[in-house]
Amino acid sequence: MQRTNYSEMACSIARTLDVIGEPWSPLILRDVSAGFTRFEQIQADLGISRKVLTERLNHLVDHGILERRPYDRRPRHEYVLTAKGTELITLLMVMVAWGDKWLAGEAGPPVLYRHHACHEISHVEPHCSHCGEPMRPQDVDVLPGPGSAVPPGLGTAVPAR
Amino acid sequence: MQRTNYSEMACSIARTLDVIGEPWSPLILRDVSAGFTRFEQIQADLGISRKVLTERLNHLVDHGILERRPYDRRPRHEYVLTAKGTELITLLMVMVAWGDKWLAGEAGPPVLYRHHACHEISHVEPHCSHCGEPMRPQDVDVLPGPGSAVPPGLGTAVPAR
DNA sequence: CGGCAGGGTTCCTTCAGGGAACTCTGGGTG
DNA sequence: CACCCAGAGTTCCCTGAAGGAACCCTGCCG
Repeated sequence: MQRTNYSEMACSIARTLDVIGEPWSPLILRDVSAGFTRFEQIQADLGISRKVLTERLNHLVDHGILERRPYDRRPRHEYVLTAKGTELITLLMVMVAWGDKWLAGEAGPPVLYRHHACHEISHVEPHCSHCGEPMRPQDVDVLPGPGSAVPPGLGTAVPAR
Repeated sequence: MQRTNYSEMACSIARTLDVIGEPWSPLILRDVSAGFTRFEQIQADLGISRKVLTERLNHLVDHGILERRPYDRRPRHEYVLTAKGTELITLLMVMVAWGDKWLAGEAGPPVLYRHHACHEISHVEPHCSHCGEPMRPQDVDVLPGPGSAVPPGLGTAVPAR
């Protein structure tokens, strides 16, 4: 695809996409977090080409999202989420919440989450890490941060995120 | 790319990826939400090919994420987020939180969010829509839902999400 | 009426994804 | 010991999507 690589952009969205933005990567993470941890399992479940699966798994291991772990004396491994990878699953849960709301249609959500704390079926909602109140896009001001590419004193609104 | 289209999967992650999973789409949404609402602005900011930008914008309009709105009697439009699209920005905010934590490095986050409710610089955190407590991946059980592809009575854990 | 700017379209080239066949490793079976 | 097998890749060819540059179309403006 000769795809542009986003990693040079001063933008956390672009950087995150560099890690999991390639086709299939989020679905691979979904499978691993659902307990499909081996090459053959993931390949059969997704119907992805073996070549691409190899590439994606290596990429995710290189970026510290997955860990390759042998489970036999033969060259057999399974892939497990690291702490960094587990936190990415949150992103998938947000995608689920949005997809359930806007795309599920008549049939309803394909899966449900039951929250351990309250034992209720629910979904994730973004809250403020400081005060705990809801924090939607319209609830925030966006300001340039220390890692912004804009030299201090120049510019106002920045597209970087 | 002859990319497999995910929309047939009974999975809200796959369906969401069908809408914004293509390369550049999240960055286009970022730009629109940051106030870069016109073709030329987005094209200049991202350095994306005009052809691909046209395709992506049409796709996002078709899926009800963006609305094309004329701003002149000449054929000039700008793109604005719909309600459906605005809720997707939440996804970007979660990507920012993850990218800031794991990828920003020495320089620190490129942008900061100030929450209107508490006026503090903070970031989003997933909470339970029911009880309001934190809801991380390890805080939930995943159960098949009504839209699951698995017929009732069969199967246990489902990879669908 | 010629220029111009926004917003696309067209065309060509290159490289990534799909898919199938092949390989490599080391245990199990007769 | 020879053969088979399963998991996990690797190789190869084909197609189609991304990059990039050039071209086009519309309607205001001097």
